[in-house]
Amino acid sequence: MDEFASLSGISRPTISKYFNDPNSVRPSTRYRIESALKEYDYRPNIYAMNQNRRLTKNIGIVVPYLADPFFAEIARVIERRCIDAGFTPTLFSSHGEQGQEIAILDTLRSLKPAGVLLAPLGRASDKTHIEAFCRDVPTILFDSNIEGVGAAFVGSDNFSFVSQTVEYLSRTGSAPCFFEMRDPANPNANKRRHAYLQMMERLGLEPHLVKIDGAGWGFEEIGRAGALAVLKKDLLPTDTVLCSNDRLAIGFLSACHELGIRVGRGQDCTIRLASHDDHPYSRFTCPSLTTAAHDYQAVADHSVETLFRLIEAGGQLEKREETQFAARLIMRASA
Amino acid sequence: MDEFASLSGISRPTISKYFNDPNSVRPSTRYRIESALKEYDYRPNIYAMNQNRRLTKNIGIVVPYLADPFFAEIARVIERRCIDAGFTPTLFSSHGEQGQEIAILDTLRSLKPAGVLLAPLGRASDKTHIEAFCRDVPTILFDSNIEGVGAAFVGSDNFSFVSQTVEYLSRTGSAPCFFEMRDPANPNANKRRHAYLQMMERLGLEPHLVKIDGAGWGFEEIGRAGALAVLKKDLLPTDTVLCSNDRLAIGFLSACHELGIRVGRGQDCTIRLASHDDHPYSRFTCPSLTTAAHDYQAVADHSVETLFRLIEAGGQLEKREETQFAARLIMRASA
DNA sequence: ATCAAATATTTACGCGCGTCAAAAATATCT
DNA sequence: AGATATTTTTGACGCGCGTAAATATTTGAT
Repeated sequence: MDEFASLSGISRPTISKYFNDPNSVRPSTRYRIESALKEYDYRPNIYAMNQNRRLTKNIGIVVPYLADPFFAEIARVIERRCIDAGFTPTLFSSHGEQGQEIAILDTLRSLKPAGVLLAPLGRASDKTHIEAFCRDVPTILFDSNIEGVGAAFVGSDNFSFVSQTVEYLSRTGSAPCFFEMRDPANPNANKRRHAYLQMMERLGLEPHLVKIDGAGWGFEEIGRAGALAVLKKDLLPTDTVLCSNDRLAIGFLSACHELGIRVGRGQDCTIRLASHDDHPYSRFTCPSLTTAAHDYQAVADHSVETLFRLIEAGGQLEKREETQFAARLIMRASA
Repeated sequence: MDEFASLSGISRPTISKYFNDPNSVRPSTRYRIESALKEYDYRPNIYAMNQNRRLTKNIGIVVPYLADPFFAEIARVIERRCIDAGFTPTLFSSHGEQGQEIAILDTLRSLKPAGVLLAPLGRASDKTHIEAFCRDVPTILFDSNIEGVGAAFVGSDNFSFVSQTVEYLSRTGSAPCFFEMRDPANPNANKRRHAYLQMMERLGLEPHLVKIDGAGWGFEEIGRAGALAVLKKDLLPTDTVLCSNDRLAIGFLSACHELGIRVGRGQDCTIRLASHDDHPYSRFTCPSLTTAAHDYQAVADHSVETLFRLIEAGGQLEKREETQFAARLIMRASA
């Protein structure tokens, strides 16, 4: 940097200031630095930069399972927003394992990030560990909430998802049963079950929960195996099924096809199937999936904006914020 | 570290050596350090650590499109292997954009990684830029090759994919046409087309290429739109279709369902469909997809092992290596 | 007990940059 | 033009650690 300073005819502290924030120097100075930059292609040593800065420009993004296109997609949007704001995002996936999530938070701690956007594993998370982490590092939770942990939570309003699908299915045909995992790892799943029960009661309809076995993040296979078991024994209480999420529904459709059961709202169909999330593949299933869509963009935008506010406020918000965005019903062929 | 050294009763250079490689100190010393570590939970400043080390313990993993579960999955396996070997992997996705890929390589350069595992965008890549990067940073290319660039390439043998599917389809029914994008972004796609033509010639069969329009990484939608166009105009030259990759096939299946065309090898089916990659979702499509599977684990393992060799050899291999793993035919319901 | 080899300690320097205070230069306004 | 506010320069210190050379200690085998 010393060398580049002499070459560009500007003092080193000013160069340093420029790299800290290009807008903090006079436009004419900035121009001189940037033209010199092109000529000599100097780049500061990030390790030396971050050593003394108490706040780096790093932002950690943690998702529970990156092989799920839903998280891949939301991570992409968030990443872009961070870059545009001049930060350096780093993406981590817990791969569905508590050990990984803990290891990531430990790594993140020593990266001294300006802030972290964390989508926790859910039930599998080590709450105590996450809580301790959030006390030390400005953190926004997204997708999956942990009560009272982190400076804010941004996600989707599960009641909005379920109320729309239940209402639609009931109005246009018969009322749905609710198809879900027996022990869902994700807190959203529990909220969706409650929302289903609440909605059915409100509509004066009898609720039916169909709980299937299985653990882990291979939801499609769990849904397929569960559906096969239920369908073979003819245990489905209704001809309309509402899956807790699209990945289960994808497995359900697979099972139906295997058994020669037609799904959809046509006259030759015996089952109507709907679901939640608007998974990137849900429009390519056969039949395409009627579902309630997350407002991806809104969740991503608001998460990032809240984090920036948090960072500017010095890592502390007045009080913990919770924001939940409504779903949008997407009618396709399956129901 | 000074403080921790006094507290643990061990000199600072020895502590430093321990963190550099825990096995480089005597077992008794290591034990004393690690018990002190638990008591005082000191953690070294990674920025200060990496500043003077000529070789960091970082490894960069770059994939072209993380929302594609294929890359998400292979990235997961590679990540794990790196962690187990004591490295700190960082995952990047180019998100299908040349600008992103260049930006990632620039970032990576200043991270001074011990090595990089790079799956290039393919045709959209800035070859000159990647070449320059590979000269400075020990890099292994995987999935998608760029002739002569990087210390080695590890991927799948496209001929092995196509020869098996073509042979199987021809033997068990009629010969397939080849369904692909007109201007594929990925070099593997071109190799697959050549392999198809070669195989058909070898079998004495007439080849048919069905080229569809579309650009970008939304292969499912491209496949769906392309299939709709072809099917509606009844332009399909054969009743057996071989898609260049599974994502196109997923779109093709969607189009068939929309048009009421049954796919599979049953008597009520009018089209047989097969494909390549063994995409994580290909077993859940309706019908499930007959495909040729990558040896994920082998590609991941060999990529990582080659990189470790490269790192230990000081960033230079005797000569550029190219390794391609054979595919495994997976027979499912679609053909 | 003796000695060579392996390992640990002492001492000291430097990496590349952040940051501070005081002085100098420049811009902005009346 | 002068006065004030803003920005830049000068000079200097320290961050937390890697690393090197010389010295001291421990280890393992004779």
